[in-house]
Amino acid sequence: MAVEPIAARLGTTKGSFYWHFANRDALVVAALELWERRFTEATITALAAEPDPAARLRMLFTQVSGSAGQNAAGVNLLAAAAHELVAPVVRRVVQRRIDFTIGIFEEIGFPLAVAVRRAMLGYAAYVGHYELATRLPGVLPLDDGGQLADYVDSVLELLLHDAPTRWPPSGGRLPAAH
Amino acid sequence: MAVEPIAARLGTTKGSFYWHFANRDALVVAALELWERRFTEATITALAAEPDPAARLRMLFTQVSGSAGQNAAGVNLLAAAAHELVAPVVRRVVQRRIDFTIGIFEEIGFPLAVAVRRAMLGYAAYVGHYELATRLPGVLPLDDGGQLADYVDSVLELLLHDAPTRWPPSGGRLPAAH
DNA sequence: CCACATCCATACGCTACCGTACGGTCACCG
DNA sequence: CGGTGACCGTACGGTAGCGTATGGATGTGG
Repeated sequence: MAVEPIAARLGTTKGSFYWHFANRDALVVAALELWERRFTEATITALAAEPDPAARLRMLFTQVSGSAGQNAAGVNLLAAAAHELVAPVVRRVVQRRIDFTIGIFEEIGFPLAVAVRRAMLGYAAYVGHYELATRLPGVLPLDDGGQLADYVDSVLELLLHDAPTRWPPSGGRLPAAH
Repeated sequence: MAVEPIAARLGTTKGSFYWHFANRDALVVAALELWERRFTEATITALAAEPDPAARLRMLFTQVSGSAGQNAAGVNLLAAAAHELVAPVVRRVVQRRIDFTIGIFEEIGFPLAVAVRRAMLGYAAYVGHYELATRLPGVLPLDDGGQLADYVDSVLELLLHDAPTRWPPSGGRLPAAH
């Protein structure tokens, strides 16, 4: 995000840019704020509607795996996490996503320690998949059609392996109230 | 990797640098070559000694999860995969690692399609974990002691779930020759 | 001792970028 | 119609970095 190239690309000049923004940092802050609202809160609030946690997890994965490789913003922001303006935002976003995912696994009925591990695996797999699909298109063995769907299915199956029955017929545990 | 800061850090000057390297690209190429030899071939050849594929997988994960967050090179190189000098190297390395991992799962006895999916999950999880541990130290819920080991164990358990018995007592399939 | 190779330091030009100064245009309002 | 504010363009200074030119220093073989 450099000022002069952006201005040139918009067919205008720096003089105009510095009328609208105090400096380059102000633009960065604005873009960061937009991104945080648009890509994290939007996704999470859209998913919060789904009552069944397993279905929510599936929605999350489907939604997210489909757009991997399209949107480089998340990956680039994570790569820029050392920047002092970027750091708090990505930290907040990632923290929130991990907590959200842990919550899903807890709600499914896994004990906390297990839920944490499954969520870590799921989120790390997401980040890695996203990263690889964006940076190195073609290396992941997902040539075409249904392979991605099969992959998502298999990941979900593993992540939900040995899930406790949600409303157990006899003497199981109830999902956490939280 | 900028020439002048490096020279300053070494207590010398640009003039000296340009005696040893034709230009900045030559340094980048040299560093890339060193990295490729040191961190990929070394790890893989060290692991190739282990005959049991499941043990090999465990070694790989233990070795790799321990050093996550220490060495930022891999993560930074992946982030720079758009650079024309970096691209072929990381592409080669990642391709090789994925193929290596697929080979392990095949050797364990999974059918190819399953092996590919498990390897993708494993490698994506590795990349994501590495990325998160490096860029955002502290967000992953791995406070201290044995949690990392427990996590690695749980990941391995899931990735090896329903693994065919390797030398089946009756009528199973043998591991692939390859 | 001298010629030569090796290695290093200073000084310079060049580009990309940030930020500022300042003047110009244009619409709207009294 | 004159003034005022919103918006934009040009010109400039400053910094970081790449690469080059050029002149030392220092050692080594003849």
